[in-house]
Amino acid sequence: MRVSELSQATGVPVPTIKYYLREGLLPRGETTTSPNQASYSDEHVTRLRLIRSLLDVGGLSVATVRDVLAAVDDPDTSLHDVLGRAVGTVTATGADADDEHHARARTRLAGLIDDRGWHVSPHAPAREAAVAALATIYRLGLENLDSLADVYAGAAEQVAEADLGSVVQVADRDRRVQTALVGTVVGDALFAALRRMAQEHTSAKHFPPAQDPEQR
Amino acid sequence: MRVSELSQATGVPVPTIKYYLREGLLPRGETTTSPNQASYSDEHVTRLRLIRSLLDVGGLSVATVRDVLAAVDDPDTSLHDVLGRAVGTVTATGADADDEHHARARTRLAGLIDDRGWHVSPHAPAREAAVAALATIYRLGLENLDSLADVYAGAAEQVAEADLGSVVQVADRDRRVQTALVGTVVGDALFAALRRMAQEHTSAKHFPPAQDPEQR
DNA sequence: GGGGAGTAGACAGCTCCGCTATCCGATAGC
DNA sequence: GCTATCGGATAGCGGAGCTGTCTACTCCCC
Repeated sequence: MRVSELSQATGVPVPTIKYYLREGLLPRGETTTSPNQASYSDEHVTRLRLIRSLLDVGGLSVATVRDVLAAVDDPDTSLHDVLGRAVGTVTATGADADDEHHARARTRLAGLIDDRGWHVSPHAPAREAAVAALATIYRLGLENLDSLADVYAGAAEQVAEADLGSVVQVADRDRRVQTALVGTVVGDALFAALRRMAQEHTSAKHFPPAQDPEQR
Repeated sequence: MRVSELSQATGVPVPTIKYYLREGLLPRGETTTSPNQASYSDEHVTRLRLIRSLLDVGGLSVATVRDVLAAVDDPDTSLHDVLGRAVGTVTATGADADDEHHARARTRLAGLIDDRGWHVSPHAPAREAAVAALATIYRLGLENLDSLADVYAGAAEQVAEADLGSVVQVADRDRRVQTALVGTVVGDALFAALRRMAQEHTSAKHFPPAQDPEQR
């Protein structure tokens, strides 16, 4: 399969494919016969689709996708590390992370993790992300959102159990990692959308719309 | 309060504040005495902090923040519409949304909503977002992730109930809208982080780490 | 075996986004 | 008056994510 066929099979323009090759998201095709005649396999098609999913639906950056996929390709990398890199995008604020609100958020999260009996690495990037979110709530003075964290944690636990259940079904290592990756990244988007719909439903249930005014 | 004090109170550089004024994220200060001597109030401080939260933690674009805040300021806009605009960021793919996978995803989502008894507007942007996420799963052939949607929907329902509970506590209209907005946008980030931690915990529970090899 | 289409690879350029820097005339406070 | 600062406008900058162009080569069809 040549690059134009790869393009046609995935809908990704040829120059973009070349760009991904350059950036190391997509491995080079096998250049068997001559140095300017590479051939691509079905794995390239799969990989390219995965890349577009992570970029478009998952909202990851090209650099993050590169790192995540490098981790996927390395058989020594644990599944947990792969996901850690995937979440690294949103995090990495780093700056001014040392005011009173952060301190409070850190304490709150530690208590929450303790209550739940969770075992979470102290260096997990998700910790910083959660602290940043909580600190934002405190900084804006929205105290009554604080209690939501407990509900979220319970729901997150259910979701995570289901996630793991789906992942362990998969025997093949590469496919399992891919399942976990997509489940996590695309799952975020799916859950957020479902949450929005559930909010609309719940809101309508408690405040019955008179006759759906269709105002805007 | 002049612009330099506003800057000092929020940590946002003066040129950036001017940029937000230009873009209409932040209302102009009152220009009482002379045309080049505006004064800013505490509301500007609050607003500016909100803007930074939506940009940094929520990951919204400047244009989206502008639209969302315009909706917040318009007393005729329903809370539901404000949130609809907030989610509009991730959505808006629009292109090539008509293959077999999308059709299947649409059917699946309709069934899920029906099973749950949800009442969701047919034009809700969250619908398209959810369809896009499901279609991605199908396109990648990760069939065993399909069943997760039901678990997610259940968890989303719990989260949404709690969200609404927090929002209805707030009496003041403006503050209530702001609570809902931040709760939704920052809540997405918080939930995602908690989910990641719960995944780590669940994974460790089912596959006890030998002695925490600390490999990478 | 000649010719046109296609290819790998390199490199420059383009558009958009989120700021940032500079300038201007006016004003505030001393 | 004098200087620092202000509001407002305009231009520029740096990174991200492609896109376009060029060159040397090779494939396939005639």
